[in-house]
Amino acid sequence: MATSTPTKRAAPSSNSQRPAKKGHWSQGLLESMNDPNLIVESDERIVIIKDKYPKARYHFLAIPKINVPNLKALKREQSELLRYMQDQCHLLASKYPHVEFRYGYHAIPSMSQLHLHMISQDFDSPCLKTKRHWNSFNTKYFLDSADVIRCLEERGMVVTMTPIAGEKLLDLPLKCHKCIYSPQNMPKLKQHLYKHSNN
DNA sequence: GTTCTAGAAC
DNA sequence: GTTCTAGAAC
Repeated sequence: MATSTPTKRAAPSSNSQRPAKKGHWSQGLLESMNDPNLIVESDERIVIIKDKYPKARYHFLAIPKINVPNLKALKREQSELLRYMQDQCHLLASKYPHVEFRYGYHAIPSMSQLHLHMISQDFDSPCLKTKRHWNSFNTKYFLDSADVIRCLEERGMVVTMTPIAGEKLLDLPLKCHKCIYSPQNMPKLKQHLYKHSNN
């Protein structure tokens, strides 16, 4: 009995040994930084790319070209770099005069290399699927760029939170960012968001 | 970070 | 029975 092969996850094409760290998913930004299809703006200091899985109609990432793994790695003198990233995002936003954006960092990012999110507040996207997605942009897990810069300048380092505290924020009940509605699940939230949209 | 899907929730 | 989410992925 049980000799047939039940439908299971397809085995990886190459097995036994995990890929080298270079190809690990957490290093994906370093590849996206050099992907001409994703690059929107680029100069000697930073690159701005389209998020590969946008969580709103407009979702960009500003990334420094020098290696900065995360917020913790930042030194006081690099607040100027953060300002530059923010300024360049504001400049890009001026191309979309009727679009509302927020600018900020995830407290505990999954991907290596510092990246500033610039995301439109419609949150209208098929890639927005989970409570984690929502809460990562709509709780204190999303650290406002201006606050991060101020912290770095005043305290000489960026104070974030523990991974445990981050997980708690990601697990909070869903709540609309524009009104008091607390939907029971993601499909209801996504349907509700159309009420705040202009078209 | 995403994909996939078992089993919870409805 | 269908919808939805949470957790594994070697």
